[in-house]
Amino acid sequence: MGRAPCCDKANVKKGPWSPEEDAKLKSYIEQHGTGGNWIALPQKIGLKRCGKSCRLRWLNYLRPNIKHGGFSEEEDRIILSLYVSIGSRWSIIAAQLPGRTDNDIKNYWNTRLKKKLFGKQRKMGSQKQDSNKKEGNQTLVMPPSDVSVGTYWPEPAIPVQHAADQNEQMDSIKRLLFKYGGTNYKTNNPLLDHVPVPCMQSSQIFDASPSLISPQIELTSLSEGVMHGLDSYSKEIDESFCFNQIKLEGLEGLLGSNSIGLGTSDQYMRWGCDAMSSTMNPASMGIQGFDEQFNLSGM
DNA sequence: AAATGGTCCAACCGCGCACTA
DNA sequence: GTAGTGCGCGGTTGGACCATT
Repeated sequence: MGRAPCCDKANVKKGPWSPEEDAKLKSYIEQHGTGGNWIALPQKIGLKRCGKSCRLRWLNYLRPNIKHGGFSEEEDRIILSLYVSIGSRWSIIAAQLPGRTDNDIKNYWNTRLKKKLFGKQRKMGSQKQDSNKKEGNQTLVMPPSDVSVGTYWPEPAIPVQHAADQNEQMDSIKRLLFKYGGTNYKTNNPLLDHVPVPCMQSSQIFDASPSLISPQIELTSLSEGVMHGLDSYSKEIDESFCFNQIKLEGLEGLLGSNSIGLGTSDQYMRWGCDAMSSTMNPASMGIQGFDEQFNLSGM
């Protein structure tokens, strides 16, 4: 026995929305609201669409003040900072960008931002190399001629962290996840089980506090360290930034010697948290260094 | 001009969570 | 306590469009 379908698949229209359908949906919601029930909405309006499809259409395109395309550098930075910190939590990232939808940001990241940022840093010998050279104003860092395929360059930059900075950064991560992660933020970030964050209901989390991302956030060589130190760098950046044990392997070079402990779970957790604090905190990423590292200003 | 390959994005799908009876 | 239901999310896909050969 499987899950009951949300609608009668045989009697719903799929594919692109027509202007008439858009008009119907928009007009109805503007007058009556969603009524708290998306599943019932299409029947009320007389649309042969799945309720989920209606919801998606409204949220992504018909809702007032939606922006499409034309991402600014500031928006790029926010997306990057949050992605580094929390991963592919697009809805959370979208919440920091007024007028942007999670779908929009997700598409932007997958199709453009990721390539722009990491195309230039792929290891030598990859097929992407040629196409990366076409990426206009990106600066390619060429390795020494004797670097073998599979070797990364330049040498990993090891961020120097002071204890106070680490505490500050850890607090920042906690605040971020606490505010946006909800009760299930740990699902995607097993390392964070170790982080003592109080449990709250979602309704409490989305308070009226200002944007998480300050234009004045400070930068270190965090992103550089993460980028160059990753063992699995030939894979997509998603894997590089994910927070599970396997994917974190290879980051050792980024951390102080006393932070590395992959032998036991305790050590591992400590290692993971240190890794988080020293390399994955948006608050530790400054605009200037970030720009230099990723050549964002020329994007 | 046609064929081919790559890019982009709107939309769909399936799953997990929250809520409710 | 639990089964049913709707919502929201992230991942994936299909196809239109564009660039290159």
